[in-house]
Amino acid sequence: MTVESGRRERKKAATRQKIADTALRLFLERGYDTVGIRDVAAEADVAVTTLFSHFASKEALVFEQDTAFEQRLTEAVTGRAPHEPLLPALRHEIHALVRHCTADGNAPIWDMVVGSPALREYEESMRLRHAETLAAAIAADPDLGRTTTACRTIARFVVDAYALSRETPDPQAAVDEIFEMIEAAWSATSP
Amino acid sequence: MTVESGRRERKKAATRQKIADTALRLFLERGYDTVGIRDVAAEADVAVTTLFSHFASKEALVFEQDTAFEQRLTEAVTGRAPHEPLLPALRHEIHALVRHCTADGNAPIWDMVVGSPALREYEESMRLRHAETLAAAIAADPDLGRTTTACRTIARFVVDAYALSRETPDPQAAVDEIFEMIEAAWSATSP
DNA sequence: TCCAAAAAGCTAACCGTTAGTGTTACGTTC
DNA sequence: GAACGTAACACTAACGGTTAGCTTTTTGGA
Repeated sequence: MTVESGRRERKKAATRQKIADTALRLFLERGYDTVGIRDVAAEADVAVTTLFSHFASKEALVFEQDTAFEQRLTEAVTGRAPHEPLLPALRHEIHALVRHCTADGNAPIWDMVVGSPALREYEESMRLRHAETLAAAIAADPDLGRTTTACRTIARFVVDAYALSRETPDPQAAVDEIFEMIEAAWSATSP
Repeated sequence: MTVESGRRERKKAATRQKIADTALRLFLERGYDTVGIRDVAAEADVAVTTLFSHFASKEALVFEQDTAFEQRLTEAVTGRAPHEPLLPALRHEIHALVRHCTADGNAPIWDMVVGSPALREYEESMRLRHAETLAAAIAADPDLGRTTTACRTIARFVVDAYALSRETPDPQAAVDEIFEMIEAAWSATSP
């Protein structure tokens, strides 16, 4: 059975991190399209197959926080106080996520994503996955009592809010504007 | 200048159609992933480069109606009677599109799309393009007087309705349920 | 110390896609 | 109607992401 006593896991995590760091550095230095998988592997001093055993695709190298992002969304739903309403909690979380993405330090990464069709497409389908897990979290809350369709719809609207607001000149204001619409949509489904 | 008096255009269109037909037939017969681009080109008796001069990618072979779909959405907005409200027109159009996609004859194609991650991803980003053109059409209507963000948001919600409802057991009912939510969201933005 | 399994490596290929370079068929113009 | 420009198509060869198959190294536990 074994508890995987540490070293192995740590080494694996270190390899993964080294690959991700190297990739991001090279992408930012020379451009996403210019840098090949073989370049990243060579610079990180691993085999190409090793790289692909840690990351499912070239695009996945850029979106390392994927699962962290997903968790934050679901925890905003599952981790709220009893009887705390759903949408303000989600609005607060989306505000935080948008702030994080538009922070000065992350601007170059975001520019890179916008500049590459492959990365944009990848992020789009990432968001749909997130919407589905968010929908599951909402549907699991017994206090809400909405239909499956309503839950999935609201979840999509919420990730739409994230995507759309980031593209506006004033992202924080856009989050609020869109959430006014989402609140109305949610109210229209109250049982 | 030139009116491209016919034969050349007809031959080009015929080639394009032959490629599309061959591709769809092979995909349905043997499976999308199993059939390679070289197979399609050989069976349609054209060079691989010719195939790619007619279609931008392998996935595009499946979504031939792409632009037709886009036009129907925008025409639902621009072609409505004066003072006819926006959302009922859109709801009607989405109903028609969903009915078309879930028709018996098209079921195998839809199954193929659902079964292939590449095709799903392609369709997702197609929908985002459609949402953007729909948003532009909505924003261009002087009677509505909404913000850019509100227009883009509603456009996304509408294409979401299309995508979500197709996955439910009763698509037509789902369209109505989701549009109740969208109507509420839209009303919340009235100036 | 030795074993089983995980992790990493290497080679070679597959497949979608594109660049480079002709060649043919068509429409226009003189 | 002959010559010219160009759009459509073909052919070869490659590039880049990705995977399969197999070997080697590392690691944890017996």
